[in-house]
Amino acid sequence: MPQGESEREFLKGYDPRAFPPFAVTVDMVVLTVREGVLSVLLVERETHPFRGRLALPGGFVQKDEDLEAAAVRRLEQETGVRRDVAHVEQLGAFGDPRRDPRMRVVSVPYLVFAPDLPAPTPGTGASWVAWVPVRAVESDRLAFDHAAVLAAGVERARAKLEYSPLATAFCDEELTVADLRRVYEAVWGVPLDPRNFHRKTTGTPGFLVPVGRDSQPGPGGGRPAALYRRGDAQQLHPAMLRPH
Amino acid sequence: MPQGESEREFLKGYDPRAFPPFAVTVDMVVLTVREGVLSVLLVERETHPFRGRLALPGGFVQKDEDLEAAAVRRLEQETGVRRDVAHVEQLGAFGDPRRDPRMRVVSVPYLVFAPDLPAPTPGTGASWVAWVPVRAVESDRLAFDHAAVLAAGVERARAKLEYSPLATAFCDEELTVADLRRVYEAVWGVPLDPRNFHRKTTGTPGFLVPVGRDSQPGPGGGRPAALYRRGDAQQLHPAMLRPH
DNA sequence: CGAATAGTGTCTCTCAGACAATATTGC
DNA sequence: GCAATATTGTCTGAGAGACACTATTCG
Repeated sequence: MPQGESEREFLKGYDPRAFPPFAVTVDMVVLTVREGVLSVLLVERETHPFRGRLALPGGFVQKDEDLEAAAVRRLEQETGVRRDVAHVEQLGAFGDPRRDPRMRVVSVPYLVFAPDLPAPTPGTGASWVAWVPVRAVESDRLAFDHAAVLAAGVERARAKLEYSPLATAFCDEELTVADLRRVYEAVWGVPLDPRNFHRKTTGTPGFLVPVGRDSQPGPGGGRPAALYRRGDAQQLHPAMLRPH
Repeated sequence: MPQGESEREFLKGYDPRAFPPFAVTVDMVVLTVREGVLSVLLVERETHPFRGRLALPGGFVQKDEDLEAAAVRRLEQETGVRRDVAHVEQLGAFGDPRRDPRMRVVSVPYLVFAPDLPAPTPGTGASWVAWVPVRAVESDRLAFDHAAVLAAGVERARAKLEYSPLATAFCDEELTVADLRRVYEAVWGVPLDPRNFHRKTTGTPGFLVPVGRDSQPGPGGGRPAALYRRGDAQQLHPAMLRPH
């Protein structure tokens, strides 16, 4: 190929009209189950735009930073949730031209399943951070398009619990069948039969591995429950289907 | 709030270090089933980078253009596939810092299910466009990270066919049960029992609606098949599960 | 002992997979 | 008739939901 043509073609790639400038942010939908209630981590914005409004934690992706690395960095910095105790997956891309009043921004939200952790401490860019029950979130008051992002995250979480063993990501390393059942009940918002749930979860290969010890009974008594760890299955066969 | 503080906070939002410049592209994983083979639409790039290499069709998102609108525009311009005959859904975001040698680019790929259409005509930015059987794609030779994007699209398609009625998006408006079965067989890559398949698809509410007419038998004879249209179900109950 | 929670067993119904049998076409 | 395709029916086994019953703790 002649050098001139190659160079011309290459420069053609740099036509500034072809590369409208965008900013890229990551936002996190961090979900947990606290006291039987599905909750999401929200921050209060301390800068414009939407100063003082509740929002999902997040921020701008840096020049040479991988998207997921940016999400994990923000997660640890801004909320104190450590990556190794949580499940992190990409939720998609939100890029409506008017979603940020400053400029054109595409947000790549990440969905995080975290065990019940101590209240996080506010970090950079947020003056306040807390777990808020998902059902108590006032969607109209969230910054940007975060109501839609949150809704997508919750729906993804509900679907994921059917076909993947990720419900265990909401629990501590050692868990009981009842712990797991409370996760399903909180995320799906429906009561489940403890007996059928026990049979299904312990009967699905690779879901739960018995530790060989029992948990301490709660106050008021009750038989101690066997402790389990996560198995190595990536998919559940058979699946845990939502009642329809 | 005092004007000065508000303005300072607002300007703070414009700190150039906080907004590293990105370009955003959309790429399309356009799938169809031709002669019983799952195929993807590929173009030959006529500009740098990766000039002469095969790639997914796509391009830069314009300043005030919605992501999905950009994808649909490119789809129609570059490949001749019309939006109203296809299913379009977002596939995620790919943003590795080194995925484009020119600059930092985040790509938002869209997955498209199209019926078997006449060979498309090359459009802007491509000197060649064709349907390529997915199994014949040489992954190493695709531009950018399009091998990973294609793999994600194919896997998403396989999963979608289980729980959604979208297999019909690969067929014409009027279809037979055998048409639909050939879609499942091509996408999943496994043969299915025609008798059980017939019972399941016609028995799942909202999947197929009988038209009341029969199709013409193919060459070599055979009983004419009843014609159906898509039903209005959004999810399949019960699902069409892949053999495992 | 009674209340509470954990775990097992049993029954019924749906559905998936295997495959026999029948129906309707072209040749 | 014969090959090819469509459609219905029948059987078996897995699994889901309902729920009786047993097991083990606290008070």
